[in-house]
Amino acid sequence: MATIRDVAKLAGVGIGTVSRVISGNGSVSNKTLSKVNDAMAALKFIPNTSAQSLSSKRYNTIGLWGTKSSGEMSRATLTKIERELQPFDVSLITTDGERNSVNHPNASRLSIDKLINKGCDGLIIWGSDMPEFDILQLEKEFPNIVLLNNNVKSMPEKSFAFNHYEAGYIAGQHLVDNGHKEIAYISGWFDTSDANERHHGFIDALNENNISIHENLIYRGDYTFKKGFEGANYLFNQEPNFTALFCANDQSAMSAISALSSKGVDIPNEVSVLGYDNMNIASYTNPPLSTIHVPVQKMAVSAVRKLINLCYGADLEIDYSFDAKLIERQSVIQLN
Amino acid sequence: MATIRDVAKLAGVGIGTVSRVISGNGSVSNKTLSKVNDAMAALKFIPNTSAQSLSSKRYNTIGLWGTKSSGEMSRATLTKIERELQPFDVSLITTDGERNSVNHPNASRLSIDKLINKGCDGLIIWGSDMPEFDILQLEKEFPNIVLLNNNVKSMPEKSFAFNHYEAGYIAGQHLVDNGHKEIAYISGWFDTSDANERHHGFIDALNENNISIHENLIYRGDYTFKKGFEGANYLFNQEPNFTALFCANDQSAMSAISALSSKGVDIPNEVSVLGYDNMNIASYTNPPLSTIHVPVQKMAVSAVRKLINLCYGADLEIDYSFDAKLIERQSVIQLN
DNA sequence: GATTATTATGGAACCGTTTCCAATTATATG
DNA sequence: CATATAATTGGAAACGGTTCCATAATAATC
Repeated sequence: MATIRDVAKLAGVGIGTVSRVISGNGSVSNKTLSKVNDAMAALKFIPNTSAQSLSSKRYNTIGLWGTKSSGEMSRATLTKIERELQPFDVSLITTDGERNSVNHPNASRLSIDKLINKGCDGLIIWGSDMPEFDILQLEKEFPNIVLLNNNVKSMPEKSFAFNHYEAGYIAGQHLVDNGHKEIAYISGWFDTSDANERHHGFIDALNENNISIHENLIYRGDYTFKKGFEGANYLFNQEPNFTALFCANDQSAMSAISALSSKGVDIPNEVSVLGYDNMNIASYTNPPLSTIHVPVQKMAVSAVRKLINLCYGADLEIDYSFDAKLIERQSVIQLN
Repeated sequence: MATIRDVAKLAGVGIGTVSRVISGNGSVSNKTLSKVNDAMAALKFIPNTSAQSLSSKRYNTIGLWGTKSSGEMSRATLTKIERELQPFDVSLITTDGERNSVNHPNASRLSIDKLINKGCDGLIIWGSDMPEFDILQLEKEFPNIVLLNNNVKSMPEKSFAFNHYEAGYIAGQHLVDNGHKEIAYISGWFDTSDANERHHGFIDALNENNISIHENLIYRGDYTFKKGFEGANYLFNQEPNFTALFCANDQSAMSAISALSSKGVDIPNEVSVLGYDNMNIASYTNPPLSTIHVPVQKMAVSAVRKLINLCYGADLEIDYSFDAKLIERQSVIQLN
C-alpha cells in the first residue's frame, strides 16, 4: 500500500501538501492539487485510517452501547442509523454492553471505556441499563454521548425518549373506550424502565375507569413470538371469557392471535387484540392489528443526528417530540 | 488518557516491558509483572487501538461487505456473527457495498478497498454481487476473505453456500407429492443467483412431474410482507382455483396467508401454502407454516470461523455441508 | 568460581498520518 | 518599484503503540 510519502515523492511535493489535499483544509494551488491527485490515482493511494486517527484523534466511528436486556435494536433501525452516518463517512461499531452487577459494580462503565478506546468519537447509549449516576459521570469525562430510549432530566438535549407511560395509558383507555371490562394482558420483561412505564400507564388507565385486572389474566411474556403464543394459550385455559387482550409488543400480539384463532376464537369478534410498537408485521396479521405506534426509528435518527452535531460540529436539525399514537386497524372492536 | 510511557514511568520500568505485559508475549518476571499491572490499574490505562493497529498491522476488526440487493442480513444472524467474534475480541464493521455498473465498472472493488483500509484483518463477502473475476483478483491481493451465500468453485475452502436449486426442487416436489396440480407462486427478485436457483429448482420439479405453472399464477414479489399480501390478492383475483401457493420466503407467505384468510379462503383446506427460510415467525402463523429450512445462521457462523482461522491463525472447526430440509407443519395438506 | 545458557529489560526506530511553524512565492497596495 | 499582505509550501515533531537489538541479571553447568 502506498503511503503519503510515496505520493509526495511522485508528485514532487512535500508530505504536508499531500495531507492538505487529502483533508481538503489548508490552501493548495490548482497546479499542485492536480499533480497530487494524479499521483494518488496512479498509486491507488488510500489513507491509512489508524494513522489518521492516531494523529488527528478523530476516528470517524461512533459506538452503539446497549445490553441484551434493552432488547435488540431491529435491523431496520440499525440500517437507518448507518444511513444517517454514511454521508459523513463515519461507521458504526456495536457492542454487547455489560450491566453492573454485585460482582462487577463497574461493568457497564468498563465496557463503555473499552468501546471508547476502540476508537469512537461519540456514543449512543441505548436503553436504561446504565445507572443515571454513571451516565452523569461519563458525560462529564466524555461529553459526546446521546441517550436513546432513556430520559435523564438534567440532560434534555441528549435524551431521546418516548413516553411509554402515556402510550400504555392510551392503550388501556382505548380498550376501555370500546367497552371492554374483562381484559387480559401479555406483558414483557419488567427489568427496563420502558416496560415498567408502559405497564403502569396501562394499569392506571384501567384503574381510573374502575376496572381492575385479575392476577390470572396477566401473563408475563418476553416479547417473543413464542411467549405470545404460550401466553395466549395460558390465558385461554385460565379464564376464557376475557373480551380484550393487550400485548406488550406486536410480535407477541401476532402469535397470540394465531394461538387464539387456532382454538376457534374469533378475533376480533370474540376477543379484541391490541399490540404495541406498530412494526411492519402489524399490517399483515389477520385481522390487521390495532396497535400503538412507537417511533423508534425517528428517535434513533434524531439521536444520531444530535451525536453528529456534537462530534463533528455539524448543525443538523433535530426532533425532540415523539408522541404516542394509536393506530386503529381491525383487531379491536367496540363491545356491543 | 494514560499512555504506555506514563505506565512505564509510574512502574519504574521501560516501555518495552509494559508492551510485553499488555500483549502477553515476551518474558516478564513476576515482580515486574505485578508492578506494571498495579500501575496500569492506578492509571486506568487502556491501550489505544489506533496506535496498536498502526504499529502491529493487526486491527481486530473484520468487515462485512454486502449490497442492498443481497438482501439485508437479519439482526439475528448479525448477532450470531458478533457473538462468534467476541471471544477473540474482534469487532465487526458493516457496509453498504456498491455493485459494479456501467458508469462505475470498478465500484465493488473500490468499496471493498475502502473497507479494507478502514482497518480490517479479513472480509466476509456476502451474496453474489461481486463478479467472480473480481473475487479471484481480490483474493490474490488480500487472501483473508470468505464468501457467504456464494460459491466460487476454485475456492471451496472459502465458499459457504446453500444449494438453493435443490431447496427449490424439494419445495416443488413436496407440493406435487401432495397431489397439487394448480400451483401459484409468489417469487422474490430475480437479480441474485439464489433467487434464480430457487426458481429453477422449483420450476424443474414441477416440469419433471408434467406440471406447468401458468404465467398468471406467478407473481413477482420482493420478499416483503407487503408484496406477499398484494401478491396473494392478485393471484386470488386472477385465478382463484389454485390449490397450492409457494412463496419465496416466510414473510411473504405469512402475509399471503393473512390476505387469503381474510378473503374467506380456508388455509390449508382450500389452499396449501409453503414458505421458504424457516424463520421464527413460521411456527406462529395460523396455521403454522410448512417451509424449507435454510440454515443461514449455521452458514454465517462457519464462514466467520473460517475467517478467524485465516486471520488469527486459530483452528476452529468448520462445517461445509448445509442441506435443504423440508419442515412440515400444517399449512400444506394432501389433496384428497 | 568461572563459564555458558537463559531469562529479563530498556529504549531507539518505526508504523503513516496531522499539525504547526518557518520559509518561500504570489498578489495587492501606494 | 518597494513594501505590505496573503497564499503556498516543506518538513520536523508528535500521536501511542510494537518490535528488535544490545545489554544486564539470573540460573545452570562443570
